[in-house]
Amino acid sequence: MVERTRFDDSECPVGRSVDVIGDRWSLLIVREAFDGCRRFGEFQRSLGAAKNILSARLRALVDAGIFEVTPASDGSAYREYQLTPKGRDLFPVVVALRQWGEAHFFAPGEPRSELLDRRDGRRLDALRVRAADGRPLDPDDTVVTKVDPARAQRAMP
Amino acid sequence: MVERTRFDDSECPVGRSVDVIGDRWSLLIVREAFDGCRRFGEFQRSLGAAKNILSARLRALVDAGIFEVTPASDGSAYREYQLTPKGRDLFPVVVALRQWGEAHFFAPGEPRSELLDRRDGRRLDALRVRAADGRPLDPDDTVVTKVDPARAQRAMP
DNA sequence: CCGTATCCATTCCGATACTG
DNA sequence: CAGTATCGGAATGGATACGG
Repeated sequence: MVERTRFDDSECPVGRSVDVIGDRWSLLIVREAFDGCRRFGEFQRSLGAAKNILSARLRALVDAGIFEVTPASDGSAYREYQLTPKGRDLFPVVVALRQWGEAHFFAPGEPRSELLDRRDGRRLDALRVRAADGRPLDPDDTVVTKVDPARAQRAMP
Repeated sequence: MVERTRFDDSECPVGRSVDVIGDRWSLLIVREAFDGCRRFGEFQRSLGAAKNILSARLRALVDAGIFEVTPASDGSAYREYQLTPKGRDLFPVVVALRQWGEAHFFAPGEPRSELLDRRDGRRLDALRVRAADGRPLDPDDTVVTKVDPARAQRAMP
């Protein structure tokens, strides 16, 4: 029996993150939640996903602590799926993906959905990685610390 | 024949992004590249991935314009895989994932790899989503524009 | 050392039918 | 409406063998 590689014990935080949300649906579901989706049917309609896979993904996201199920809200006997603080902390991830997609997968005038500041209606500024003092950072300015090999159990991921 | 749902014509930039890098390996490969990996063997050793899958993923990433193959660099007859500008633009995505993972998958003292500012050795500040004027933004402050339904061909993703 | 090819297991995904 | 159950097909991932 060959088991799939897991990254949930990786010493790299990116690995542990990818282990949970590294698939085609999770981040789209989270995006819908940021956009106000709460009910199963809302997710299903707006995503166009099959019910079984939506069901499975939602369960996985709940297990991962990204969503929580609240018994009801309007009185109907059904559940609602609500982002936890951990799930809400995915906001920068989703925004970063959005901006990357905007920059590289759309022709200049091509219609697209956009993220606006609710308070003044302006488009979101480019998300920049910043150093502690606020300076913008790029990959060349950064270095990844390696964990003490004696304590690390496995390779990088 | 049942075909897998594609998001590459979605009107949402997040969908198009996920369509390309929404899997378990792509972003880890990109992360290694930010960390200096260039050669097939380097990726393979540090990721611990099987060669065939690394090969397939690298090819897909090259096809997507995220990596480019440069014929050589040190004289050996082999290729090197280098991030294109489009690939380098994934830096905020990787950093956002890293910070999310740090915040939610590590115990306080648990050893982990970290991203440091090469110039002064300080840890990276928290990545924040900012409005055009620099104010931090959170999900509650944002709203997603819907594309004109007449022009949109499909549902949200 | 750098990959590609093959083979197989597992997982993911989609359509549909079904229950409450 | 809100899911679960089942099924088949596709994609992914892993081990290994092989050629440049």
